[in-house]
Order: sequence, then C-alpha cells, then structure tokens
Amino acid sequence: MIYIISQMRYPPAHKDRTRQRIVRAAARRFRERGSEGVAIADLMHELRLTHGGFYRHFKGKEELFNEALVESFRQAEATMNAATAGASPGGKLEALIRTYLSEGHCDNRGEGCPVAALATELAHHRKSTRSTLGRALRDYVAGLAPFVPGDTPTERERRVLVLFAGMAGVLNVARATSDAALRRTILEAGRTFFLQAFCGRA
Amino acid sequence: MIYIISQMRYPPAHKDRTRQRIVRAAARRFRERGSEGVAIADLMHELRLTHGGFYRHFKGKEELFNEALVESFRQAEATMNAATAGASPGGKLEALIRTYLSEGHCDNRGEGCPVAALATELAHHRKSTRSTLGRALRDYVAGLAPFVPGDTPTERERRVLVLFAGMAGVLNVARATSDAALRRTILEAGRTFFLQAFCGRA
DNA sequence: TGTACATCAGTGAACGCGCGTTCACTGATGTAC
DNA sequence: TGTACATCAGTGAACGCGCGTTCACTGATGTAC
Repeated sequence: MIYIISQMRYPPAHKDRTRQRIVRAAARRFRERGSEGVAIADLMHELRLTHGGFYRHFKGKEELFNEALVESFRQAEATMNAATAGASPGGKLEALIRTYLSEGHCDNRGEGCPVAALATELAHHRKSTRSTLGRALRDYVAGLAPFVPGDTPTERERRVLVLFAGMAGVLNVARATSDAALRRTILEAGRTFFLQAFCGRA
Repeated sequence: MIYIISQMRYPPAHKDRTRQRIVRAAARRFRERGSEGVAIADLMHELRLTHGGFYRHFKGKEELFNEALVESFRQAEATMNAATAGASPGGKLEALIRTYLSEGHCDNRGEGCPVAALATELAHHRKSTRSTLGRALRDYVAGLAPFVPGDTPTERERRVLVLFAGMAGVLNVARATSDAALRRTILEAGRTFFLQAFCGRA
C-alpha cells in the first residue's frame, strides 16, 4: 500500500488504529456469538463509535468477518505459543493439549480457537473466507508437525490436522452441553484420550 | 394426549402428517444451513404450504428447531445402525468410523450427524434445546459403549464420547475447507487415526 | 338421504422489528500562501 | 504567524429488506337431526 502523503490530512496511523480496534472487537464477538449474532451497530457502539463510520474502513460485514478470522488465528497461535513456550521440546504437545482442552478455553469462546468457535458456520461463508481457514490451518499444522510422532513429515502433518480438528470437536460438544458435569467429563475424557494417543501416556 | 373425538372435524392423523412433514423438512434444512439460515416461509413453501399455517403446529421457530433436532438424532441413529447392521460385533466400530468419516457423509450435511452440523450454534440456543443434545448424546453413547475397548463401562462411555466429538470435529473442518484435496486428506487422516485408536489397526 | 351448522387446517395480507447499508453533514486537522 | 481552504474520519437519520409472528378469513370435512 502506498500512501500519497500530500493528500493525507490525518496521519495514516490514526485511521489504522481505529480499524484495528474494530477488527479486534469483531474477532472476539464473532467467536462468541457467530457472524449472524453480531450487529455492526452494536460492535461500533462498544467502541464508542457510530455505525455509519464503519464503511470508511470496510466494504461490508463479510470483509470484516474475514479480517477478524485472520486476527483470531493470529491470537490463537500466540496463545498456544505462550502456553507451550516453557515446555521442553518433548512436552510441547502435552502442554498444547492441556491448554486447548482446558476449562478456561472452553469457557472463553471469544478469545479461543476460531476453528472451534466458527467451525459450523464457516461452511456457509464465501469461498474466499473459507480459503483463509485453509491457509491458516496449513501454516499452523506445518509449525506443529515436528513435535508430533510419525514416520514421515506427511504423516506427522496429517496427525496434527486430526489432533486439531478432533480437539475442536471435543471442545464444541463440551460447549454445547447444558450440563456442567457432563461438560467437565467430556473435556477430561478428551485430554486423557489425546494425551494417550499423541504423547503415549496412559 | 387425549383426543376428544366428538370435537374433532379432521381426524388427528391428518394434522399429524402435516406436522411431521414440517419437522422432517426442517431437520434437513436446519442441518444444511443452520437455524438462522432457514426461513419459516421458505420451509412451508417447500411443502406447498403457506407460512401462516405454521403456527397451528408450533409455538414458534425455537420449538420447531428443538423437534427437528430430536428428529435429526433419530435419523442419524438409524443411519448408523443401518451402516453397522451387517458387521460382526467386532467390526461394528470400524463400519461406524468409515461411515461417519466418509465423503458421502461429508457432502450430505442435511441428512448427516446433527452434532457435526449444528455443534457451534447449539451453544447459542436455549438451555432446554441444549439439554436435548445432552440426552441424545447419553443415549447414543450408552448404546455404543459395549463395542469400544476399555476396562470399565465408564471408561468405555467416555471413549465413545471422545470418538463422536472428535469425528464431528474432523467432519466440520473437512466441510469448512474450500480445497477439495485438503478435504479428502482430512477425512482420510481422520479415518486412519480413529481406526487405529479404536480398532487397533495400523 | 338431505340440509343447516360447527370446526379448524390452511391462506395470505399486514405488522413490527432488527439490521446492513447509504448519504448528507460536521468539525477537527492539515496545507497553501 | 495568520487566514482561507481542502480533506476525510466520524455522525446519525433514513432506507430497504428479510423474516418471525399475528389475524381475519376460507372452505373442506364432519356432526346433528
């Protein structure tokens, strides 16, 4: 992007900051309530702005959704990196599984994994939006593959895919359940299972 | 329910048939597009009815959603029973996994597993609707537990829960992907992984 | 059997509301000279 | 430095549309006698 400075009355940083505030708030809200559960006007109001100004920043709601999805992946990756930072190379995967299937993650949809939060509805979005998921998935999987057991790189990547998709499924069933005891049971069973399958623990 | 025949001009069967047609169509549409993606008027029109009559059968959309969810579970259970009917006791789980993670199931959201199709949005529904999920899950899990490896009944039930939630997650990630090759890879990786984990196959 | 009457599943116009989007306007900031 | 002018992020009223729900009405079917 080239900014022709002589035409700019406000410094670009000002507009960019607002835009980023919108994207961040959207990233949380969309994960909490889904795309259709978030109204532009409410979102802008939350930021002490009015809905009209929204269209200075985005072509429409779908563009915001797409950017919020990218931002969500960025955040989720950072969270997971933070959770595994202190672990030994061999313990990274265990830390990851425990963090992903924790009650904290389960209760905190808005700041958690976008695959889990938006899995179902992504299939209803534009192809361009869905390819954002594909890209993020491939990147993330490639980064984690080295820590997963498996004979070939391809096999390791496939196992990471299954680990992620599987854990997202467990998280979603836990979240959908109305019974708190059943929810805890599901999470615990998920941790036990995936730790055993991927870290060789009984 | 007691029908006071002398007050009935139409036989109860007539109204019941219409109601069931609505529930069945809804069960498919809701799974295909989600609750907010289905309009009452469209649904009724599909059945050559008009939207006004809808309220002779249901209090509102949420009641229909709940009934459609129950119907979806019934159908899904029947499908899975059919898929495993021919298998030996030891092969039931393998047949189940292959059917659940088949490309056919992946492409056929409307007639497939409601947990996979509606996982994300169930968390946004009333508690009464969500407890429908809990009940169906418990029933289904209890029925399958005998076929799953594990030392105690409790352990077996927990493993079935994880198997289901995990497969639903894999199916959803496959469905969300825009790239057909990646989709097939995910399904295949899922089958390989869950077969190995639950049926002891390499 | 035939006629008057009652019921109620289904009809379709209308209502109300939420929400995405548009648009004329404002006013703070920056440039030109 | 001061003044006139231009830009554009943000404002808030208004528009249009989809959709859930309501309601007065219809007409096919059944009962009463």
